[in-house]
Amino acid sequence: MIKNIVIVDDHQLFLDGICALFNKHDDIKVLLATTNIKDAINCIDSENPHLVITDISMPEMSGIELIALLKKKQPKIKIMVLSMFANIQSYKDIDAYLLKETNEEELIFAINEVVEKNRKYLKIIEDKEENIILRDNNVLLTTREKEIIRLIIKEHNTTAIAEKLFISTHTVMTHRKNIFFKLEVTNIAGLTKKAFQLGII
Amino acid sequence: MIKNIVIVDDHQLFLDGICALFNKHDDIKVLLATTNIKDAINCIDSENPHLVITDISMPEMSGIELIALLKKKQPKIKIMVLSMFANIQSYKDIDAYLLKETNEEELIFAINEVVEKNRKYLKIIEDKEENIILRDNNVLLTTREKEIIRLIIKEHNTTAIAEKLFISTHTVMTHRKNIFFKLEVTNIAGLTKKAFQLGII
DNA sequence: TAATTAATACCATATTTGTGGTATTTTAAA
DNA sequence: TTTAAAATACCACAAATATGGTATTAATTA
Repeated sequence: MIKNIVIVDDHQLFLDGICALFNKHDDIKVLLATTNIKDAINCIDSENPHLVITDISMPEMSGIELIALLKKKQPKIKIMVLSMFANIQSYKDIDAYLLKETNEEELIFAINEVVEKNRKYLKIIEDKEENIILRDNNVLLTTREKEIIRLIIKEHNTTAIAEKLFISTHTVMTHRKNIFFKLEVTNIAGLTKKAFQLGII
Repeated sequence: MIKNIVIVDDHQLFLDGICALFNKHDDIKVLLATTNIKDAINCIDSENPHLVITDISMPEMSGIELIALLKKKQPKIKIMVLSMFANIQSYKDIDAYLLKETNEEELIFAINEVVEKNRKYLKIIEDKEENIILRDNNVLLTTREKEIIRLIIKEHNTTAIAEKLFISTHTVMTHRKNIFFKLEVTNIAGLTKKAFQLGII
């Protein structure tokens, strides 16, 4: 069985590499490997691939949003996430989850598991010390919250953010509280980490 | 001219990909592509490659430390950094600096520039908004400082860190101050970002 | 051995954060 | 159009951070 794959990742070199790698496998056909999410969505719509490989952290659109969108359009499509990080907030729509530390063998194995055998392959390390727990609740921040999170990470404090957005400091604090609750963090260190992992920044 | 290259990166898949990519180029010979820094150092010592490709952020040893070590041992060796981030603290020992968003063409071009033409190829985006400025001063944190930075990023507060390390909160605050000064940040958001970028965490 | 760096400790204080609420208006979706 | 979600604003207060010092004791290196 030939598996048709679309790859979306923000690193061109990663795309080049993974294409070169898949080239060696006759049963895998890369329909498109791109950094452009819109191109990817168009291709997925028209070509109907078996599998989409993507990352969670991407600048334009969060991987989570992309996945939700794709699964909504084509529920049968398989999604593989190749991420830098070992924790995800929502694995609802994800069929395979691998770290970028993975190797060729595991990658090919996971593709077969997901596409041919209709199984899931989720490689997630539950880090007890950091208390990273998987949850099935979608962490979807509002646009305003993302705006604020970006400013926090740019080392702006509450008053600076309030001035920049022409809103009250109280409002900023409220958003902050909501963000903290949604991302399950208790301070800015945790927030910054999560933002990195989710590709918000 | 055949260029002998050693690649060190913490992502196996990246290594696989880049090897597959270099395979197409007859003038490039990958002596070793590994996630293990010690193996890399051994190979570099014995094989004397033209170029070492590495990342700044790696778990075991910081890329900066690795580069400093290599250049000390073999001053003639060329160093290419392939990083996720567009800012570096020290470019003293680095001959080429590319983002992982780069493509095959640029990568090959940069290798030729550095190895054959003895030039530098530093692709650094100076982000004015974030005020990222290149500096030639080595940012080298002490082991204690690194210990503390890791705890801060794990969302520990000053008292918790003091208790964990059996030292006074004052001491923790002093380390904190020194870290902030060295990394040129003003709060934990900046600290966390820098730690990510430098691969401390 | 002299000099330097690393690690430690302490003080003071203004500013900022984090946490606990409540509540209104605007926007978007069902 | 009714309902729900998003964005807004306000209050209070303890806890923690950031910033400005000074200073002593290892440990390491020139």
